[in-house]
Amino acid sequence: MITLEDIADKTTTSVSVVSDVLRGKGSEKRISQITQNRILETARELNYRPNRVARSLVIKRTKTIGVLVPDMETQFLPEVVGDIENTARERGYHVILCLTEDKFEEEKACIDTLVERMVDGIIISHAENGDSNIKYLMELKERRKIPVVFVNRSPAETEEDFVIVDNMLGAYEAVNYLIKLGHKNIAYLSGPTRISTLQKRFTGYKKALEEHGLKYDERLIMELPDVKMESGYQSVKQLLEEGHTFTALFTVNDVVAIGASKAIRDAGLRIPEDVSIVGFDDIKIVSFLEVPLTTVNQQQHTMGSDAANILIDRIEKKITDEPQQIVLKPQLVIRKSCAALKYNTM
Amino acid sequence: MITLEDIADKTTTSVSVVSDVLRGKGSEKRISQITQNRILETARELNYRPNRVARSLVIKRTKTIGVLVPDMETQFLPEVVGDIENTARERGYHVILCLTEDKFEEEKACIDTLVERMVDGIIISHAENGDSNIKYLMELKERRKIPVVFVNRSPAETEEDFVIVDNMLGAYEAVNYLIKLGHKNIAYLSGPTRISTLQKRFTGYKKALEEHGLKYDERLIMELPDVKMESGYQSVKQLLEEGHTFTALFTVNDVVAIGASKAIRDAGLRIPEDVSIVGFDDIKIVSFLEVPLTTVNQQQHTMGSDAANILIDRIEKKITDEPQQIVLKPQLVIRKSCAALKYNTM
DNA sequence: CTGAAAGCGCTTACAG
DNA sequence: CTGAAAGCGCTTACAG
Repeated sequence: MITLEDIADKTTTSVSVVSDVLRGKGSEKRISQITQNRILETARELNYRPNRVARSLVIKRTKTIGVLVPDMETQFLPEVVGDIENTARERGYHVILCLTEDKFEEEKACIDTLVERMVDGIIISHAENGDSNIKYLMELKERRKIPVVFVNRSPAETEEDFVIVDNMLGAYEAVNYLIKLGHKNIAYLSGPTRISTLQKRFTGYKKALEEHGLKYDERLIMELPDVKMESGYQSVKQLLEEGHTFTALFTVNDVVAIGASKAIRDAGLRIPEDVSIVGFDDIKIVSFLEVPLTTVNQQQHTMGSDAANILIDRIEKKITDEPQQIVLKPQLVIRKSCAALKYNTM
Repeated sequence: MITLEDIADKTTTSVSVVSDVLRGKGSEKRISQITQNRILETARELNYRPNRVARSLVIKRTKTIGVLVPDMETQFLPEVVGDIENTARERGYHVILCLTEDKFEEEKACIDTLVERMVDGIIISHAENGDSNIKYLMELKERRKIPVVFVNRSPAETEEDFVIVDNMLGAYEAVNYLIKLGHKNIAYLSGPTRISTLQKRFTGYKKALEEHGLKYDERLIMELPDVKMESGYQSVKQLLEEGHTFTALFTVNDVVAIGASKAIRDAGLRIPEDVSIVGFDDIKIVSFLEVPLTTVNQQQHTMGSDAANILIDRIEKKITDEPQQIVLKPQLVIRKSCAALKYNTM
C-alpha cells in the first residue's frame, strides 16, 4: 500500500503539499505548477489510492449511509433499495445494507455498528415488532448529529423526515372503486396491523365501507402473519372453506393478491367474474399476469430517490430547516381484475 | 463522542488498559478485577461506542465486504443479495452494496472506492459489457490481498473462487424435457450472449437439440437486449407476427417467460395446449401463476450464502488452499406449463 | 498489574 | 511557495 509519505519522498516534498495537491487544493495553496505536476505524475505512476479510512478518521465523514430494511423478499423493498443506491452513488455516497428481519434487536445491533462505523446518515424502514428503536434513533440523532430519514414506514406524529405513500388514501380509493362497481361484500386480507403502514391500509378499507354505509363484517377480515404469497393463498382458502360470502377482495399488497388469486382459481372461481380483486404496490409483474391486476401504485422509485436526496441534503447541510415530510399520492391503476357486480348470488 | 481517553481519565487508568479491558483482554493481560469492573461500568455509564474507523485504521480490517451486482430488477439478484447479507451479518460483517448497471466504468469506480474504503473482501457478479475488470480485480487481489469471489457469473477458465449454477446443464435439461414431450420446434428467447451465464444457457439449448438430431432453426432464436418482462413480451409478439412455427418455448429466465406468456395469451394461444414453456431461475412467484411455470431452479439461496461463507473463510484465513469453485446443480421443477405434443399442425 | 509511547494514513492550522 | 507538527481514536509492543 502506498501512502502520501511515499509520494512525498519520491518527489522530495512533504506530505502536506502532496495531500493538498491530490485534493485539488494545489493552486489555492499556491503550490508551483511544476511541483504539482511532479506529484500528480508520481501518484499515477505508483498507482496511489488514498486511504479513505484514515481520511474519515480526521474529517469525521465517511460518505456512507446506512440503509435498514426488514428484508428483500417482497419485491417492493428491493426496488426502493435499488433507487436509494442509485441516487446515493450519483452523489458520491455508498450504501451499507442491513436487513433487520423486522426485529427490534437486529435493528438495534445494526444501528449501533453503523454509528461505530461513522455513517453520515441513515435511511430506515423500521422494525415494528413489539419494542421500537425510534427514541433510540432520535437520541443518537441528537447526540451524534446523524440525520435519519424514514422510508415507507414512519413513526406516528413525528417531527422527523420521512417519505411514505398515503396508505390510508390508497386503500380507501381501492375499496371505493370496488364499492362503485357494486360490491357490498368486500373481504380484506390484512398484514400484521402492528405495522403502521398496514394499519393505515386497514383504516382506509374501513373508512370506505363506512362512508358508503356498508357494514363492516369481521368474518371477511383476515390478518395474515406476514405479507407473503403463501399466506395470501392460505387465508383465502380458509375464507372459502368457512363459506363466507364475498364478491370482492382487497389485499394488503400485490404479493398477497397473487397468492389469493391462486386460491380463488383453485376453488374453481374466476377473476373477475366471480370475485374482483385489488392489490397494493404495483410491482412490475402484476401487469403481466394472465388477469392483469388492478392495484395501488405507490411510486416506489420516487420513494427511494426522494429519501436518499433528503438524507444527503441533510448531511451536506443543504436543508437545515423544518422536517421534510413527503407523502406520495397513491394511484389506483385499473387493469382487469375487477368487474361490476352482476349477480348477487355467490 | 466519548473516547478511550475519557474512560481512562474517569477511572484514572490509561488508554491501553481501557482498550484491553474493553476488548476482553483484561484477564489475559492480568488487569485486576476491580479495575476491570470500574472500566466496564464507566464505559456503560458514558455509553461508550468504540470508533471502528480508528480501529480499522490500525488493525487494517474493516469487517466489511463489498457486493457488486448489476441491478436489483430481476428478482433473482435481490434474493442472492439478501442471502449474502444474512450470512455476512451472522458472521459479523457488513455489506456495502454497489449496483454497477452491468457497466464497466461504474464497476471500476466501485471497485476503486471499495478498495479505498479497505473492504476485507468482494463478492461480484461482474459486468460483461464490452471491457472487463477481471484482470484489474485480480491485480488488486494480488497487490492488496483482497479476496474476491464471483457469484452467478464467473470468468472463463479461472483459478478464482466462484459459485455459480451449471447453466449449460440447466438449459440442456429444460430443452431435453421439451423434446421428450415430443416437441420439435422449440423457440429460444436468449438474453444478451455477451453475458457468459446466458451464453452457456444458449449452448445447453443447442446441445440438447443436437443430441436428439433436431435441426437448429435460427428463425426461432431471439436475442433480447435485456432479460426483462417487456422484452420477453415483445420478442414473442414479433416471433408470432413473423409467422414462425413453434410448439414450445424455452426462455433465458423466468421474468422473460412471464412476458412471453402474456404475448402468447394475447395471440389467443393457450399454455400449455398450444405452446409449452420452460423458464429459468424459479423465482418465488412462478409457482403461483395461473399456469404454474415449469422452470430450472438454480438454488439462489445456497448461492448467496455459499459465496459469503467462502469469502469470509478466505478473509479469516480458514481457507488458503486451492480455488473454491462451486457449481450448483440446477433442478428442473416440473409444473403445469408444458404438455406433450399432440397435433403437429400449428 | 499498569502506563508511556509509537504508529495506522490522513488533514489542517501554523510558521516561515 | 513549502514543511514540521499536532491530532483524529484506536491498538500494540515494550518497559517497569
